[in-house]
Amino acid sequence: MTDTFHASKPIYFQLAERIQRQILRGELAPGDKLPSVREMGIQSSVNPNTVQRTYRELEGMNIVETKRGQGTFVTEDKTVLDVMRNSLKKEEISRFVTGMHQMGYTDREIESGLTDFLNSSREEPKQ
Amino acid sequence: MTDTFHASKPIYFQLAERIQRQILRGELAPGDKLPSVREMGIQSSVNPNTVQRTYRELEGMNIVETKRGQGTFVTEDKTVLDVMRNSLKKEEISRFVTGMHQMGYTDREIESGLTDFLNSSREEPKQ
Amino acid sequence: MTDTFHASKPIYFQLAERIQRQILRGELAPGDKLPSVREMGIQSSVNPNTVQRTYRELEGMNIVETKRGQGTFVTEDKTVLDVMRNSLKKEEISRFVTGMHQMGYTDREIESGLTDFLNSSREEPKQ
Amino acid sequence: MTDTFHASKPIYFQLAERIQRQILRGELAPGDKLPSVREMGIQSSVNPNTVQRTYRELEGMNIVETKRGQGTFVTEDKTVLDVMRNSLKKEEISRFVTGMHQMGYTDREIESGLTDFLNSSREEPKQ
DNA sequence: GTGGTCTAGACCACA
DNA sequence: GTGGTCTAGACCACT
Repeated sequence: MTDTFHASKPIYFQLAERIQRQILRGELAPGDKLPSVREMGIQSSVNPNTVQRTYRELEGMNIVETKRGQGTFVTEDKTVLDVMRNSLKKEEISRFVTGMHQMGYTDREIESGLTDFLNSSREEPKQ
Repeated sequence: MTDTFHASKPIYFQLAERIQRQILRGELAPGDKLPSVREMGIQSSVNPNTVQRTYRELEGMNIVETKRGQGTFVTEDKTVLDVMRNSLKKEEISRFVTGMHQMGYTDREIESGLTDFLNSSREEPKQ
Repeated sequence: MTDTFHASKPIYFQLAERIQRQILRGELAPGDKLPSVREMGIQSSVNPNTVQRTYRELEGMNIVETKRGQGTFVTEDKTVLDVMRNSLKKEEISRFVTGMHQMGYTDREIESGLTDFLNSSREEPKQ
Repeated sequence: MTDTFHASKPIYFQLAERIQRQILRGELAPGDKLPSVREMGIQSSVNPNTVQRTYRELEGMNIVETKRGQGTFVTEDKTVLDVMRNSLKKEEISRFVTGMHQMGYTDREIESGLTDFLNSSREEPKQ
């Protein structure tokens, strides 16, 4: 279990990111029920209110639908999931590029470095 | 200060990475003296023995040189620094790509995503 | 002071509606600072957390901007305010029509009744 | 049950309005017997004297008739009911328009808004 | 059971 | 001072 949180960003935000990743990886499929706020609270050792805040945020992004008295479910709207997939991709890339810039790498170095890496890993697919 | 360490990898390894980054960023220039093991131990709230181990690793990579009785210094050998620069780049890229793969992104998505990102950030460099 | 809340809808929601109305009426102009969450909490005899929830909702609608350490301010974006003006108008009309339907009035009765009322009040503008 | 009263207007008045609405909606048909003052007092958790006052007002408007020893009945006079229907309509409209004016909407906005709303709800009657 | 709201009170970051 | 987060615990509405 990866149930630790960084101190920098709010827990509800990190929890939301984590759930988005689970959906992208297919660990949570469209229509799946998320753990109840109380259960997730225990799993993540976080207050149920914080979990609820997370679910509310995800609902605001239309990534999740909540049905009163039933639970919270991953949306079945493929469009929304596609949008999420793309925005998360952009976020990750932005984070990566920012880090590389901080270490002094130029755009050209990053781009050629990535191309080289992908090519070489394609030639020797195993390890 | 970024003085926290992840639990996954050994501290000495993370410390070494951090110092390499400082060199890449220019915060530590070739010929600069590193803090003493004791001082670095305090700064990073880490055991001096761990710092010692870090310096030893860096010396093995020819990134730093230890002069008995004087301290530890960043190498002035540009070749070594260049090698380090490239191997660290590759490491970072590898880490990034692995993460993206875990989230289900394909090589093509990563490559085009990066290209798009760099292009768009070039058009609107600030804000 | 109209500081009472109905039991049917959540307080944070009613508070948000009230603030929107104040903006529409011009009691709160674009750029104006809202009372701090604590002060508003006292004014409305509501918990500061509830006020914050209200402000967060309003921010989500781009009706309000919050500046950390400074306060919460009515947006100066006229477009957003216009959108709000229109959506609130539609809401009010919907509420009115629903009520009239419940009392058995037909669309035609409502429409002609309104026209008649407006015409007669135009002829005798006072009282 | 909608058995709450606002603080602004007298309870007997609000009770009278509520009964008028019930008649308009057909929940109370011409000739129907109203609950006894005692019973209505319990139903609405209001003092029987207040109910008495309500019935007296309604009788003054010829909306109900009291038959000694039998009870209070909705009038069968269609004309009176029609008048009531119209005056209540006007009241509701007046209340609505006043509210809209307070929020800064012009007569034109109200009128066109209503027309638009009715048209759009006619096209998509459900949902 | 489920989620939703609200309170009270604590601690943090920003300015 | 400001808003933002988090917790603990209570009560509600829906099923």
